[in-house]
Amino acid sequence: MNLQEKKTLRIIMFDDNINVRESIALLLSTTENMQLAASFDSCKNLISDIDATNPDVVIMDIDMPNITGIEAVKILRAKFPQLPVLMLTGFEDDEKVFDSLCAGANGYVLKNAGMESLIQYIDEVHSGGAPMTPVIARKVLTQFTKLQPSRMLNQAYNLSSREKDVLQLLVKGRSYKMIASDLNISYETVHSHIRKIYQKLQVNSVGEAVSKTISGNILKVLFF
Amino acid sequence: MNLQEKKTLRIIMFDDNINVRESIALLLSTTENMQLAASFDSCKNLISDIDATNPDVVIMDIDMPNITGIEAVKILRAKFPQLPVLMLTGFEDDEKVFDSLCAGANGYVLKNAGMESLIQYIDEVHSGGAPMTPVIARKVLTQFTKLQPSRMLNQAYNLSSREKDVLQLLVKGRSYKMIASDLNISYETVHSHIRKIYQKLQVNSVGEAVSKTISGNILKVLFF
DNA sequence: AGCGAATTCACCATTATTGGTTATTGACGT
DNA sequence: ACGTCAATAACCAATAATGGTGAATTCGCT
Repeated sequence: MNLQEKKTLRIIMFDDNINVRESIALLLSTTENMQLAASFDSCKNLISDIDATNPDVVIMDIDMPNITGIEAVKILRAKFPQLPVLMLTGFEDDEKVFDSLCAGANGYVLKNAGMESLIQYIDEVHSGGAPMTPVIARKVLTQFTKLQPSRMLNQAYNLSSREKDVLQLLVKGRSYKMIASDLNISYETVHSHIRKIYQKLQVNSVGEAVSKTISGNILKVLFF
Repeated sequence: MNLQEKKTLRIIMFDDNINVRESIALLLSTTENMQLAASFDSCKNLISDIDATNPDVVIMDIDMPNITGIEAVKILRAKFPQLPVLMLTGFEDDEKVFDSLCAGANGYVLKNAGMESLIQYIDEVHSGGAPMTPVIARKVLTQFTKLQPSRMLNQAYNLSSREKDVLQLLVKGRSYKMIASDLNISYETVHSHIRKIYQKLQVNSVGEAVSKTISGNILKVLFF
């Protein structure tokens, strides 16, 4: 590790557990370049707390009374899109972790993972990373891959290759006319293909077709 | 060998490295309920090899000459949608692992993770799980969360809460009429909202709107 | 040789979507 | 109190999408 002249990171924490707050406070007080700007036992005044302290990183307990950490992340994402949030979770709950990922949290750390590594996670999340303990990563990904079955829907629908071409363009938001010109076929041929596609997918509008296709194609969609 | 409580799992392996093939062969020969039905150093005859051996699980090296493991998974997915594929990767390459996830592989194991655990992974993948070593999980997830920035597009578009309601239904494939009845507002109000949405998103059709929304909302879409 | 499926194209009628304009109401902030 | 804006709603006109039917061509499979 190199000696660095970095700006001191201002950190703010929300956790209803006094012990957690104290142990992290202690940890941060002995850490260079980091400073616990404030800590709170609830997210009641979330926005004003953030406004008042202007932190660089937020540490957020995932499970709190009244406003949960997940709700809090959603609120933060709306107001402060750039502010990194590190989720702290005391138990291994797949769904909650997945939910907070979806809410827009940046990192996920198990409380029992050892507080030493927390410093590193804070650094990572501040520099734009998505740190998480391996156990958490595994859990999120398990949730993620559970969706795999639906991924194969469009094979199951037995679309012909031309029908796939058309559907792909439809999903990209092209009109019949545009598809016709993209594929160098007539408008009526596009119409014909789409009729067939709708029949196979059991839908009857662009919106439904796109929606159904995407749920079977999430992963590919990630690449556009 | 056939009269056991559990059926013996027939396993087929593709790996260009002779040492890997031999060590896995050895491992499986000493494992009850598992049997290496065949192993090959390339995927040249992938389909016919599978047809000939009728395996329960495929172990596939991610990096092979000619046809890569990723290509092979795609081919398998088209022909044998239900056949579990466990990817074996000798190095930590984020993109390749992510690609094979997208291609439809079911599990991901680092070669150096220790061959003992391979047995467990084979079992898991065969019973419908998505096993992966923590390091792999972390890497996939890192790739995954890199996409986060685009997730916030629709905040950037500054949609009102009602507009978001409408857009969400549009994305689900609902028609103007359905949206009107879902939200208990008139058809013309829906029309009004959609006009505004299109203006804000800079699009002019359902397809485009859905497409643009999804690239900014991939994670939420996971829930339909 | 013939069947079926994919791909191509066309015509017709109905319904949906889109864009323009206008207007009322209530909420929020200065 | 005034202006802004979200949410609601309506009317009109043009364009797009949908569904039904039919049909020619090509290609693979039997």
